[in-house]
Amino acid sequence: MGRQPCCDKVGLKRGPWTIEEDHKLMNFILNNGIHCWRMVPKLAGLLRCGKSCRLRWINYLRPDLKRGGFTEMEEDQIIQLHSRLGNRWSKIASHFPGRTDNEIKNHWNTRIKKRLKLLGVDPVTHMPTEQKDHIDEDNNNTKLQPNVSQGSEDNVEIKSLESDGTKEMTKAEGKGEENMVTWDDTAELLNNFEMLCSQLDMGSWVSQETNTSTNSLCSSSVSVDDSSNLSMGESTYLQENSLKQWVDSMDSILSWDGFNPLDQDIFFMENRE
DNA sequence: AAAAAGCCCAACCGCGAAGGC
DNA sequence: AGCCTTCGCGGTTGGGCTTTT
Repeated sequence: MGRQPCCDKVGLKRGPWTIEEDHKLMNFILNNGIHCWRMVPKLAGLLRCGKSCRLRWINYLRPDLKRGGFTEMEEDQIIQLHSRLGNRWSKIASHFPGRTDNEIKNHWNTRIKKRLKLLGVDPVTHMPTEQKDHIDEDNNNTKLQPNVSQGSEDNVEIKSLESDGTKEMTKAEGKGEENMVTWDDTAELLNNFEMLCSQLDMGSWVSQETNTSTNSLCSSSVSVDDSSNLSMGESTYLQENSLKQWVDSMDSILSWDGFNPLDQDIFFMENRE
């Protein structure tokens, strides 16, 4: 017996979203906020499942989304983060205000992978292709794979916290030995990363980033120990700025005349503050 | 000009985690 | 403790668009 569908799909619409559907979803969320995705389509008058609504909001309608292609600097930073975090796209996306995990994932799969291959770097291990083969032979039985190493970031977080004397439990502690990463392993990761930097000539901007405390938009942290808090610190300035940009852009794209005010008395919904 | 191939990205699917009961 | 529901994540796919032949 298979898994139950996330919702009753009979009569639900699938495929690309229409402008009218976007209007409904946006209008609803902006007026009521998000409390339960499952209820959103019903209350917003959409023939979609909650999951689809969530995805549409996160990947396309969200006010703080940044549009446009990735800059080379962003690409380099993605490479860097990927070398540390592996395919944890949401973690990576948290370093890029206004970018979605889906966007970054797509960009990685369509562009960055090719770019790395052209440079002779394995996009999975972030090592030069030849060296990777060599190491594969040598360490065929080692537990740590140099790239993804699920939990490597978590372990790094532990180390940094311990240094503050405020050790915190993380998921990594419950994962057992198979995912444990030693300090040597972490050092190896950093070495690989430095090697990659030199290959991609990223050193200049990395040091620039490190030495520059301003430029909040691009300061999405390449350091190891502050990665988790960055999106929290994205500051009201960014939000207000992006919201304004979004409103401006949406004004040119959408006709707000078509919006109908939704009922304000949905009993369990809180009003926006 | 038309067909084929390649590229890109929005959207879907299925799984695991988290939380409530 | 175990079940159920919901959410979030990562992998994958489908189709539109662009480029090449």
